[in-house]
Amino acid sequence: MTPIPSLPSQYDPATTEPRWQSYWEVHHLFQADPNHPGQPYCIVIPPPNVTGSLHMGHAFEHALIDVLIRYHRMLGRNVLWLPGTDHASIAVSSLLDRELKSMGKTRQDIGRTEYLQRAWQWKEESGGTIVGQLRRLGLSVDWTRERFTMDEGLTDAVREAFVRLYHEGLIYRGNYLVNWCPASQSAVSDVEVEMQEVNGHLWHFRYSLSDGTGYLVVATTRPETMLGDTAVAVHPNDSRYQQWIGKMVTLPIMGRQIPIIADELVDPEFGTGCVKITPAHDPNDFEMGQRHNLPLINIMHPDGSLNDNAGPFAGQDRFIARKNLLSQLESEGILVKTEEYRHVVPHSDRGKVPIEPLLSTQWFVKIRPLANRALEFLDGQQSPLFIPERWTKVYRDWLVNLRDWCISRQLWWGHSIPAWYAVSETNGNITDETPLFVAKSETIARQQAESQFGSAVQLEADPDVLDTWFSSALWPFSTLGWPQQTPDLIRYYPTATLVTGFDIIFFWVARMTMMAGHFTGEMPFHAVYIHGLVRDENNKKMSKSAGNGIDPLLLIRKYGTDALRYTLVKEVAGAGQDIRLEYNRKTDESTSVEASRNFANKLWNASRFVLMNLNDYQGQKTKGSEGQWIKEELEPGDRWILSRYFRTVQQTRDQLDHYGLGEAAKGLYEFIWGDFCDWYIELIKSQLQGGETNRKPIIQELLVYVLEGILRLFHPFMPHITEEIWQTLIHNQPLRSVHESTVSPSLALQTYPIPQTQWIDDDLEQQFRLLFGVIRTIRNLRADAEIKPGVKCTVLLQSENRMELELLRQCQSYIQDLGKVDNLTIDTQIITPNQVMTGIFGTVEVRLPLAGLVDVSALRERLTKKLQKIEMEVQSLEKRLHNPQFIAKADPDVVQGARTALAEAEIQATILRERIIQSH
RNA sequence: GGGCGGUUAGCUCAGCGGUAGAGCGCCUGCCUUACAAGCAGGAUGCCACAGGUUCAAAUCCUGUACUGCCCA
Repeated sequence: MTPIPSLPSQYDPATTEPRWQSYWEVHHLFQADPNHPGQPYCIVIPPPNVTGSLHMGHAFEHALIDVLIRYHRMLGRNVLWLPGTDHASIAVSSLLDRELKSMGKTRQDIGRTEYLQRAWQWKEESGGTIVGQLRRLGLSVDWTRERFTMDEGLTDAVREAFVRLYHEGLIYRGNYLVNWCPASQSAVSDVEVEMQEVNGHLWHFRYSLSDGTGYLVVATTRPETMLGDTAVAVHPNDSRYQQWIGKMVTLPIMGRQIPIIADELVDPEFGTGCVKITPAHDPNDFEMGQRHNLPLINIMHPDGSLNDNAGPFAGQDRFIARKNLLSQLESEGILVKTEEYRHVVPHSDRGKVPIEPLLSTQWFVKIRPLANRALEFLDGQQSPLFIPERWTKVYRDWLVNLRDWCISRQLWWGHSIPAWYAVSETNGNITDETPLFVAKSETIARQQAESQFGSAVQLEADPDVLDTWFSSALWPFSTLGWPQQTPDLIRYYPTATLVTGFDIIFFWVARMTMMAGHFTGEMPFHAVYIHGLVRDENNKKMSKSAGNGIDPLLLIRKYGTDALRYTLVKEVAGAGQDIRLEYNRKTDESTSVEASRNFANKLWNASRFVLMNLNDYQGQKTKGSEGQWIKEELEPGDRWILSRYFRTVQQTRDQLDHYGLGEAAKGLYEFIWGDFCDWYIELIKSQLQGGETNRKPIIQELLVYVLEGILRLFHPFMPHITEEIWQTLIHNQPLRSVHESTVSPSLALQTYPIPQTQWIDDDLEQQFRLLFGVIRTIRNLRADAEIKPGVKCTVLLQSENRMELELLRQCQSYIQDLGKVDNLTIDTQIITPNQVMTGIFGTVEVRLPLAGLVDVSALRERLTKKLQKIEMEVQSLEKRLHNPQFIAKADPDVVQGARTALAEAEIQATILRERIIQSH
């Protein structure tokens, strides 16, 4: 027999955790095998941005996923957790552009080739950072399957998807008004636009009628766009302007003649009820322009400066032009009024500058057919299933109101758009008229072009890249090998659950379901588990720009990965709710993470206790497989801990099956600390150490059994410490022979505990609540009597209830040990001296005869206070029971419960009154 | 403007029809050979407000206030 290893009294996560992390990875314990049996359970990681570093949101999300993954692996499912990163086109681009700018260069200066070299270099360095940080979380991911959105396979998937959608008419190229981000100088999609309320102005301009019969006044928040006005509009029913409709006005400065049109879209309440129309620079105006056949005059360059169509203001930045224009209009008397005005301005999500609606030729996904398909799955098969359910509505509303998705970006880092233009047909330029060929490679495109135009055709590749989210939309199946029918794709797709934040339902979830519905004919996951955001100690959303992020690695170093993960998971109880992480920025301390660290240490020490008491352990005493205890060999305390244990097993499984991760985490805390440590270990201590009974082997067996079960139950929540203890436990020889399955190399591959419901005993647990209450009452009296902890005392327990007495007699030794009682009497009637302290629990009267002097008045006060409380309870119960309505309508169990409670309260009151009198 | 959350002990949060709970903090006593990162005991709440439903409301309904988020 190997000697029991001695363990330090404080658990040290810093040395333990990395050891198991590398053990798991080196031995490929989490490498999935599609040929293995078991129902598949696959989760694809929401890929972190390759340039980023680990933040609390990642730690939170990954902790949740790892709980689900480890749980299902232990259930025997064929589990795959697939990791990876995404290329974050805009983020990397703006980073590189900034770097170049600091060197006084632009990306055009260094050229596409060198630019992409730098980008890849950045990806290698920074991508390594986040992947290394992920490893520090101890996630049970399959690192052999790590993917990157721009790796070869995923690039192929992107091209395949693009080409197919194009040929199916679901991707088109066209000249439309798009959201232009002047900072990144690229188009962005609708979801990348963020509305911000700003303090602005409403400027009123006088536009003169061309026939000289007067003028009208228009109001605008964006005066510079007037240079591109092609109409003035009023509401068709607006009585003020009926006579003007159809006339012409002269556009100031530009001198252009523009019509006055009537359109329902005009809000008569806004400004003067008369608005200027700039179809090339405003989405509403664009719509009206289409209806009324207005010309589109684009006055802006991509960088936000005005172009030649802006007349005298050409070349000026949009905000400088605004200022100059206003002063000119003022001097000419055209500006008639300036009001303070609070309004919303679209801003670029990334660039943080106002978005410019700009007329531009871009690529779009025709979204309606794709969205409709996803809606069919949602309405027909309730797929995917959202947890919590309320997010379904958010998801559906979004799909219903979707507009076409602009997918081209005027950037270099990303998937290039697989389109080639026959520029030789349009004088060497790419125009909206240039014939184009969409194909997976230039070779194929060339073949198509040559068959159409002959071998002299000159091709030029589309200069733009795709929205990063286009590749992310394919993630759940592209990472598994699509478009190839790989064994992984066949085995693991559709995936089980997607775990993600609500902020990303539009960006990602909906786009994945749309693409998956189209390309795979299935929803990419059965369920979407939506979690909240991690907020800082001031309830503010953590963000890089606000600088209020809390570095998870800092907390990991201080308290351990397990402690941080456990804190985050147990906080998630109200699923989908934001969680607030308590944190002191001055000391980098978090009392909530510290509490979890303390809990880990508690488990550590309970395990030490068990191990320290196994020195003469002979191995299995009770015969048969696990849980086959012989009832007669067990004492009530043993049966109680088994009941509590199996109930916990049942509840934990039940909660985990329904995404109740927080509840499961908290339930285990209560069982491990409250039941196992505080009560069971204390109950059996004297039997273990006294040596006068022959029960030691059974108790050892039970301790090992329950502890080993605890480690398996708790492993998904604190994987490192449980693995550490478990390995220590099983490397103790006799245990190896007991637990057949322990030949397995890791706790992570063990079976999750199975509840043995025959041991779950409601009555027994109820009885133990009474026992513990009595013990607490004794301790309470001892404290009041100021009896030193080392001193034993005499206790008399009196009750009229024979069942209760029987239990108390059976548990005499427990009461003596835990109440530190040397002289215990239990009976229906006990004659006692007057000098006694009294406490009540249930209908058990606890008396503690006084040896020395005690503050009698304080005692009397305490009893009186308690009596008052009980009398109030009696009153309220009587009131209820005297109400015929209550008797008639309430649930019979409730009525019976009230009667019992009243009887008990009356007994308590009687005893208390007696004692109060005696104490005089 | 529309929608969705939240408001419970000093702090962070559970509870969601039967008369209030946990952790941390606080107070008291203990280094009791698993653990002071601990043990034992204790104090602390008009459950935001106002109506309603019900025998019974922190819990269900309606409204109000404050607060956060999403969409326009």
